[in-house]
Amino acid sequence: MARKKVTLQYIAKDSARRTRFRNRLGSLMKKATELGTMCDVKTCLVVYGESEAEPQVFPSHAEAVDILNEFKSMPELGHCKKTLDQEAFLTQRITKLRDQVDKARRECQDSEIRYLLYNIMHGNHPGLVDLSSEELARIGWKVDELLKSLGERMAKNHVQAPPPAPCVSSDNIDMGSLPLYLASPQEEEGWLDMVSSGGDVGTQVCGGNASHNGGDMMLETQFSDLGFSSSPFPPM
Amino acid sequence: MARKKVTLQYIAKDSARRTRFRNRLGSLMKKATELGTMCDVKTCLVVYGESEAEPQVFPSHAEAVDILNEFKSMPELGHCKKTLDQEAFLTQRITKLRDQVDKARRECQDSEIRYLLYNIMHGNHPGLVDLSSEELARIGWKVDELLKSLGERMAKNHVQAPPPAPCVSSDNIDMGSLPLYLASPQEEEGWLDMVSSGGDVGTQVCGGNASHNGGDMMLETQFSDLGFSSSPFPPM
DNA sequence: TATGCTATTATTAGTTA
DNA sequence: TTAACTAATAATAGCAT
Repeated sequence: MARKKVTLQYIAKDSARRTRFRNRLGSLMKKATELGTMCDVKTCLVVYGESEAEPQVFPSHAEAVDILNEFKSMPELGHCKKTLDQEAFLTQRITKLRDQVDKARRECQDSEIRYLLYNIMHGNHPGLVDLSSEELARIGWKVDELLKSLGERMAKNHVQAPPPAPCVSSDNIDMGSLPLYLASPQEEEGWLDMVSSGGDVGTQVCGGNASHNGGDMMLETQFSDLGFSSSPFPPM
Repeated sequence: MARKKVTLQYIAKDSARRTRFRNRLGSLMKKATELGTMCDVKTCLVVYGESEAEPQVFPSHAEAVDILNEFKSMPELGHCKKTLDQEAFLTQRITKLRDQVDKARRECQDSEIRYLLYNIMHGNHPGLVDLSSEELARIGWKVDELLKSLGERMAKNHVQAPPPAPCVSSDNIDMGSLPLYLASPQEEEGWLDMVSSGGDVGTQVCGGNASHNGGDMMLETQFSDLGFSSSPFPPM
């Protein structure tokens, strides 16, 4: 793809092969992420070989196990599964337990972000200086995503922006239960629905890649003060 | 990535989302294939969502199950597996059986190509007119790959080319057991080793994507008569 | 809806540091 | 070895049909 049209074949040279493996694996994961984001699908990638003992797994080992368990229980494998009732019974139990663990873990991560947002809103991180770059990136990405969705939906539906919200003072961080500003009666969907449903995805609201399930909408004015109002964070 | 820099987010419009899903899934699979070919790694991709009942699986359902079983039996899940001895025992048996089936299937495919090569060498397909384009492509790709590897290794080691081989007359198609032409004593690897090991991959010779496990080396002069001597077949 | 086109962007092979 | 650069190829977003 560059400097020369490459002949798609095994790369004998050790260093060159490893270099390309790393580069292309990274690109592949990036593409998988993009597909997941744009189409709200769960994507799992397992690559191994390249003289590594453990396989490269995407998006993460736990999530991959999660997705693959779901895949494994697909009916298409029925002709094999019929003779494996015992194993199916056992794996099913494991699958459900793993699902629970994974779900809890994801909720925990989300809570972390919400907690940080809550603290920032109360000025506990003035200038955001005591946050790690990773935390900043995650927060910024989330907020940016919310703002973009909001702006687009506003333009699409010609809805006026909500008035500047008062600073949230409750100790309850559950922003999903915050009041519904300016949900105009002639609209089928309210502000929160817009974010939580991610457009017209359907019913799968709590899926792995769906990052549209937050409900922290009135942060715009808060964050414009902090320099978040436009797009300071890259989409990736 | 074209006409406009895209904002990496969920695509609300139904038709556009599906279109991009198809396109990008195809690209993703192509990239996965390329990675597998160039680095001799097994790659598995599972994507689902996009309102389809069944997930998109790559490279194929059977191969994916195969790869994922191997993945599932990785030691990293050990802390969960310790309490699951029964299930582990059962799945291990299944995994091994599936491995055997898969290995047999792969060997079968390889035998098909060898058989075709054998017939071509004996003039049973004059002009190659009665072969399907897919068969031609697979044969040509394999031969081309062998010739390229040979040429590179010759240049690298300054080894003289083997003399024109006599036409193979044996009924045995097992080209892996053909005589070793010009394996110079001062080299650690012989001609066959070069092809069967795919360079310096290590021990995993019979891997899924490794197409370097043939041993049909002296075909160069045979195929130069048939017009295969340079690169008539595209790498893909 | 699907297919084809193409202006752009994205990826990357080979190279240099 | 790993990182940065860059020329060139590959992927693709938005349209047209």
